[in-house]
Amino acid sequence: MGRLTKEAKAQNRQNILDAAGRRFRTAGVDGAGIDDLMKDAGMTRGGFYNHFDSKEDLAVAVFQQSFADVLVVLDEYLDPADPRDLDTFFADYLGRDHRDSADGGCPSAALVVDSGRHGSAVQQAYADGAEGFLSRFAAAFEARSAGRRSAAEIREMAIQAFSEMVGAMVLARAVRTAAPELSDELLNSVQRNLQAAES
Amino acid sequence: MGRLTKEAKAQNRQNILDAAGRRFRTAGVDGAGIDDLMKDAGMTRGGFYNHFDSKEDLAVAVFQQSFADVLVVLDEYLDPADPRDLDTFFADYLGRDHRDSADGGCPSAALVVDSGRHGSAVQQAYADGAEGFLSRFAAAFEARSAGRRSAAEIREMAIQAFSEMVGAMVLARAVRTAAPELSDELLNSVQRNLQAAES
DNA sequence: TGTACATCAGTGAACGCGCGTTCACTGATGTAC
DNA sequence: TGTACATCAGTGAACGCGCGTTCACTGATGTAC
Repeated sequence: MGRLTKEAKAQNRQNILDAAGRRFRTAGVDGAGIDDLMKDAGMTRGGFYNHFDSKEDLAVAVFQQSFADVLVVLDEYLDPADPRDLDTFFADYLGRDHRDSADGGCPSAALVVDSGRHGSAVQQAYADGAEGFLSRFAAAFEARSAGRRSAAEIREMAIQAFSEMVGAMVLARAVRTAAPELSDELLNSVQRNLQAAES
Repeated sequence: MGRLTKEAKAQNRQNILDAAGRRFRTAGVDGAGIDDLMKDAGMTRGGFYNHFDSKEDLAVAVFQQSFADVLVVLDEYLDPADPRDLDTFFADYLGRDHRDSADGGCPSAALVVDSGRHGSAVQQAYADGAEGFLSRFAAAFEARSAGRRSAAEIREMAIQAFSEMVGAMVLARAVRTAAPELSDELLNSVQRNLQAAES
């Protein structure tokens, strides 16, 4: 112990953010305790307040970072130089791996209800992240439509795809252990529909 | 006080269920305290355990009752004798009133994340309720398709509509105060898509 | 039908527990000279 | 470059608080005769 270098402090802050991201997704913001996530980050509880003013402050940072991370991944799928595209993205997003690894997945689905139940800064971070998804989906649909659709149509397609994708994921997780066949069916049906809707 | 009649006890149990239904939807199962909901029901905390073994036991009862109630409402929309139908249902479901009255709305959207974060009995109640929605949607789509579609296609349509409807509602609630225009846009776009998809 | 007693629903204080947050302390890092 | 001191990140005990749950008590209801 004793005073740490700036680099060590920054690393600790990142460790807290990562641990919180995992626990918030699995147990919800309210269901994850600061004690537990500080242990995950390799520290004890007291140090938390050297990095964040409050748990709410942490939640805002986690929402921002989670969306920033996932949008980088989405950009990789849509990068013209590396032709993995929306079809592949939907297949991976609506895959069982993503459903079952709730602690590392997309914040759009894992944190959607926590957003509405928390303060305005948290909600703003969620809304910004959602717009990030929508603008990327719209760009991808636009590229495929080759000018055949209006901007309004493209925007609606993006909203519909995003809603269906997030809905299928939260539903698939909600029934995963009690009705595993239904859970798989939700993912498969919606994946088929999204891939068909693009053309 | 003193011992109550069987009718009075049954009424108290119902009052607890109703209060819990409202608070669970707004704050989540974990976020709603037994003290508060017993006050809502007009009693003090001690009486709770004359009606339920535990909070988890209450959660199961609330999930079951909430889905039973909403499926009755859905059946009214689809009743051939009273020709309100799926179009009207989607319009009401995806309306601002439903989004803003989170404490009385559909459990499919309000409780979807709580389902995955709780025990298997809660999840089973959610899964049963979800199947109730899907079978009614399928019947309505089947009636409209006039035999032009296979049972598998009908089932997929029901799953896609349900996913999109639930996704739009949780998203609209997640961004309601931070991005009200986006919230409205989500509801409107998805409503248009669901009504178009029926034909 | 009337009486005596057992049953049990609601009360409210109390339980242990974990939560978010605070704080005096330690000691290595950063800084001034 | 070396020394003296101020800074501050992490520690772990402690805070007040609200949680889910328990329990002794009260007294009206239900029941046996």
